[in-house]
Amino acid sequence: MVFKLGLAIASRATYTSKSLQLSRHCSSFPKTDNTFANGIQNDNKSLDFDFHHLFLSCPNAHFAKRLHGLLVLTGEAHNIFFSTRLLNLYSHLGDVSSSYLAFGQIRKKNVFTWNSMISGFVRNACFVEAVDCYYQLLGSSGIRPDSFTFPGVLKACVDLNDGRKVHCWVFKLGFGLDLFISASLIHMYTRFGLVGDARKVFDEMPVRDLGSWNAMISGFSQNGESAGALRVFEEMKLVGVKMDTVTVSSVLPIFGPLNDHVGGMLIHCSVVKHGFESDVFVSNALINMYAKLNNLRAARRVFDQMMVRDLVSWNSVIAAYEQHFEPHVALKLFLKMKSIGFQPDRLTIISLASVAAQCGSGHNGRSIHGFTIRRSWIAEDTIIENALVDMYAKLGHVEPALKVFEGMTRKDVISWNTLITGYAQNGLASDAIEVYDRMPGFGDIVPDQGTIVSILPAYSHVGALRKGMGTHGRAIKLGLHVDIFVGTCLIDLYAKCGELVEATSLFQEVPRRSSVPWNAIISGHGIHGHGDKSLELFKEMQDEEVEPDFVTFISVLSACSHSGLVEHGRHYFKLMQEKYGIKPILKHYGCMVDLLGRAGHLDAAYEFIKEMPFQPDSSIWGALLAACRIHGNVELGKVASNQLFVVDSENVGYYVLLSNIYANIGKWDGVDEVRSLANDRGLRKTPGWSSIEVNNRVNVFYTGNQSHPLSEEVYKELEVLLTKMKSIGYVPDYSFVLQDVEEDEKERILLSHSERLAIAFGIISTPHKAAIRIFKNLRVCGDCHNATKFISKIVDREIIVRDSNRFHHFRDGRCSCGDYW
DNA sequence: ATAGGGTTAG
Repeated sequence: MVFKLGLAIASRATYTSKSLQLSRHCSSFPKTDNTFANGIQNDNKSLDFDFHHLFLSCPNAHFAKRLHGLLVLTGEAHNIFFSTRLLNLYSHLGDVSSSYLAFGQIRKKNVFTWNSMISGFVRNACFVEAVDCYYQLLGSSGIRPDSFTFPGVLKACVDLNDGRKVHCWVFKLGFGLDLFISASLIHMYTRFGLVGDARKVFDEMPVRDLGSWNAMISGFSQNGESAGALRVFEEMKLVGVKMDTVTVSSVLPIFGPLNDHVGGMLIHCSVVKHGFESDVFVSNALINMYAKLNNLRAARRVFDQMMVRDLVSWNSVIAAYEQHFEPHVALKLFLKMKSIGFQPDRLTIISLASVAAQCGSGHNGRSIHGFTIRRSWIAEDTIIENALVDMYAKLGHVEPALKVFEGMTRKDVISWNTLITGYAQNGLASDAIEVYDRMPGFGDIVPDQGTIVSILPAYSHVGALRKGMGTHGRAIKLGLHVDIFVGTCLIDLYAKCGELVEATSLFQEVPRRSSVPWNAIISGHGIHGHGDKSLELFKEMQDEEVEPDFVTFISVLSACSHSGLVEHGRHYFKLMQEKYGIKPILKHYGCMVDLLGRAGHLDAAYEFIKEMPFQPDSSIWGALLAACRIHGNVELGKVASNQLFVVDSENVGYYVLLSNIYANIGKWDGVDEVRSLANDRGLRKTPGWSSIEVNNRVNVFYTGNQSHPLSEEVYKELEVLLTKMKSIGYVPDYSFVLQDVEEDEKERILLSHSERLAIAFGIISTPHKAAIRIFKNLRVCGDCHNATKFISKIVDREIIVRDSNRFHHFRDGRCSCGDYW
């Protein structure tokens, strides 16, 4: 029975890829091995072979070699008919070199031979060789290419010049009207992005068959011209050409980019109507379409209903889950895929790299890297290497990311963007800036939207307003400033550098139908302590019917917490769930704990943590601990730190906070205890630093550091200021000094806090009355905050301090935060 | 004996 099936496939004749595909899917293939072997065995005695039959049932390259031997043995090797079939057989079985060897042995080649060789090369993706073969054919006397030659050659053209030359020959030999060739020409031109030339070929066709329509549709869709593809598709339906599975799999990819749910589903309906679901290409395209339309369930349903799945099906469904941040489902599917015998390919690996990053699994990440090395995909596949750089960066492993990047032979814009983003997202803004400055900016590597949105947050992070403005100019030159993401990053930059007015005016210019720019401007006002303005903007957003997302509520809630708007915060936390159906994530809870804690509702904050639906992490307990520091609650502070020393025992910040609480009430044994705890764990305090941009140069000051060229003058200035400050009522608050030392010493310690060094430097190195902008990596110290108020009055300057939390705008002896932060 | 147009990505 099975045997008959094998023969039936074979007897429908010819080694078209379709029949081979079918026979590969036929799990009973080994039986036909026997057919072949028996055929040889039986006929060997009489030396009378049915070569026809043997060709048709030859199962693999090994038997092809035996067949080859038999041909030689029986003197049939020079039969052009058989030898051409032999080279064809080899190429179908994936053995191009044997195919080419057989080709070389044929002394008198005819067009069939040449055509077979060319298409054999193409089938095995040896495009350069195929084109070469075509040129040899042109050069051999007495033989002309025929209509069968061109489709293969056109597919092989990796160079546009070759493509155009072949097109000329097509004209010269009078094949301009051949349908197969026309479709191939259309395909060739669209491969080089020349949709116009393709369209010209298409328009000049007096008759069009389905193949040329399909070529035109896919030509548009693959060049990102979804609307164009849709137009051709509609046109085709209008003239009454019936679509087939190829049409369907060519149009399906456009509905994702067009965000056209209805259109996509309509096609899905006709797929069902025509029974196209059984086509693997069609189902795969459906999975991808639904994934891009964010309809993960529909994508999964298509996948589950498939009878036959191929590697693309698995890759598609894995990528779908990966892109919807369900790495564990993706991983499970991958294991399943492997267990039924599918080997991962490059696309699987690209998804898996992201899956590993999302799981935070460094172990998986390294195995993926190892796998690509074993397959020698590394150093030759830019996309995979970019994926690896991205993976390592997201895992927080910056050094391996850099190593992969440096080892790349072909870096493109995305490689650079990925590395810049990688540094920026790991808090290494200055490294990000360094990489950006190193970026060539010519050739193929021209900064694009991705570059701008990766570097701007780095500038925002260190408050490098001047450099950021330079990039703003570059974005305008590149015409990228109209882009909504670039615009949003610029809003964020100006807001984070204290230029709220500039940020607001940019916001007015940016298209605001999406929540993205709104989120930026809301949080911008929030960090400046203008909570009321943030809420006003949120109302405006609702009035304009812009759908808020989870980021919007992080902005809103943190704005509430910066301004002490407790009741508003509670209200919006509820609203977000009840009206907008947004499930709060850890960050929202963090904002709420911060909000309640800072406002002094410490017990409420603690209750809130206890009622959280998931495990609180260090950010939650950290918020509670910080609140305990402000309100001097030792008991709860200890509870919070005990949790913190478990979940994030490596972070010194929390040890410092707790010892701060003890120092505040003069409990020096507590301070000592915490310090020795930190010492035992080998932890050292994160050095605090502050920076100030003067004359387009960033000056960095570390606490107590005297290495700055002007540090002597800086300390002199601070001494002068201190006397003046004291005369108008400044009293140092020694509770911010963690060392149990004499008061003189404490005063000196406070004086050498990095923010004060930076401010004093600003005073002596910028023009009279110019505003001073300081950036501090940690939170500003309470005594420095108080001192800065006095300084702003004495020197009559605006002093803007941005710390890791928010802005402090000092003017005339007051701070914009109203001492609430 | 030889031929076209199809799905997935950083």
